[in-house]
Amino acid sequence: VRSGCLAERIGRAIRLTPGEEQALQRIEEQQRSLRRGSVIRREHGRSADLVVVQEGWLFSFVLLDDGSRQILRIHLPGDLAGSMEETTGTSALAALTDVRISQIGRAELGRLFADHPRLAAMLFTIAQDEQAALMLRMASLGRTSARARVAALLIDTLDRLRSDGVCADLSFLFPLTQEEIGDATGLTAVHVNRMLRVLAENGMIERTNATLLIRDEHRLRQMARQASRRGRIDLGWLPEARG
Amino acid sequence: VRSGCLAERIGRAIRLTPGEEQALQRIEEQQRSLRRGSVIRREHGRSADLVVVQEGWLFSFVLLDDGSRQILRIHLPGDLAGSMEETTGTSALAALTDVRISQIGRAELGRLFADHPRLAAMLFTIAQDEQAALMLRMASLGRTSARARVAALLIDTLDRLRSDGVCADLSFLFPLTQEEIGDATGLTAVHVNRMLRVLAENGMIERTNATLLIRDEHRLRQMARQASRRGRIDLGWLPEARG
DNA sequence: CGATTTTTTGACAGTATTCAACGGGGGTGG
DNA sequence: CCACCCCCGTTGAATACTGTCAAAAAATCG
Repeated sequence: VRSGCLAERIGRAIRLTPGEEQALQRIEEQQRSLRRGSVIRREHGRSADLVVVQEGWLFSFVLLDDGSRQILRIHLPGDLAGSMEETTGTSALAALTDVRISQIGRAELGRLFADHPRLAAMLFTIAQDEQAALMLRMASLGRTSARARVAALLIDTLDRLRSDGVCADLSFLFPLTQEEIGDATGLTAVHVNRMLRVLAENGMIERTNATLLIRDEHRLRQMARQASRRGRIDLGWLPEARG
Repeated sequence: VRSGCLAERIGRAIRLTPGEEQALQRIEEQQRSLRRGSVIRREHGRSADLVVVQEGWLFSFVLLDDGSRQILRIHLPGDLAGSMEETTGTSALAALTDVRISQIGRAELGRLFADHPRLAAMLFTIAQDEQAALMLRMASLGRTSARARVAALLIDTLDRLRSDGVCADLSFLFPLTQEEIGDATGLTAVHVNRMLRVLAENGMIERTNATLLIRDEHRLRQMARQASRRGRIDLGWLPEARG
């Protein structure tokens, strides 16, 4: 039996006990497929707490009363998406591409906290990592120019694809429409188009359809003005494994 | 012995067992005082994981390479600040007023996850709630006008002060300088000044020194264009208390 | 009281949005 | 297989919004 993306990701960080491995397997075994554009709504409080992306890209977003949308985060395979949407009812998830996900129900989550404290602590850590990413994106939105925000989105995506070993070279499929890029960066689609053109004209990127080629990573990164995120995540505090 | 703000807050949500109460008390008993303007840095990975605000206001922020600052979140008494700063090394904390805090070290946190799964789940939930707030602020930064962002900051602060019962009426002390408001909303101090004037001229607020009076809460809230945050937090999934 | 920070205001520059129009590509139904 | 349509991308011009620079008044601190 193949292990799920979450088990794989946690397994990369710590050495799982057989009991832990089994618990994760049980959680991830039920998977669901969704087509691009599908929205995973919270149905008035009766749905899953956590979503694990197995394959494809998701994004979480908030709708404002005037209908405008803010994309909060793009979720790649192995990510814990919707880590809080369902407990607090703030945002929703939608599929950027065709996706395969597994959902962790509330009851299962409670059992995990009771039976496997170390896994619970790992989930806590992963959620914290997501939050850190959110914070960096917030700084990008609040304090950088349109060019920088678009560049930051591309660089961030590159880095995350890389860390999964999915993307060997500097060319990858980027399935966001310019409208979606705008919703992620807080810009209009029109202005996103202009900024992409600027990046292309300066030789930093090259675009053909949905494929993106990073031509000058260093300058693109410089333009992104990202606050640095030094160091590995500290896992020294995790409790002993049980079971 | 008086209980700390965190114990009080958790105790408001669930009925604590004596063991849990004692564990929280042990965590919060060591308190530290800081003067306005002090910065709590992570010292290359050797500091506390979590900070509980006991008294006064804090804020967490990110610095960009050009020196500009984005304030991510204002923390009021009872809040769990720095929930991830220290595990991921992204942001730092600073004191908006003179403050009293307690710090939860990594070892203590690990012990808590091992011994008190229900408290661990509560911390997880509180952190998720913080993240939800972050998401709403992100939508505010990305998708609303300068006026709306300033209004949203004020309304959010009002709501949070209220939920703690600190602020009976619509007038309260607001210790942020306009520069700090700007760093929180992604604006320049000059423009913050203009927006505050607009709000005051429209009869929504009144300012005298550091005291803020909300004159027309309804219209101010409307101007803030906040994405709604329906419903209470779901706690039905928490595991059994142990100890 | 003097020094420093914060607030306030005006004029101007720069950035992003809005509005409008057009071209291209992919999918659908005939 | 083709025509059509709709969505997406592209571009230009005008407008609105926010930032920058500079200077002075007010408040705060010691």
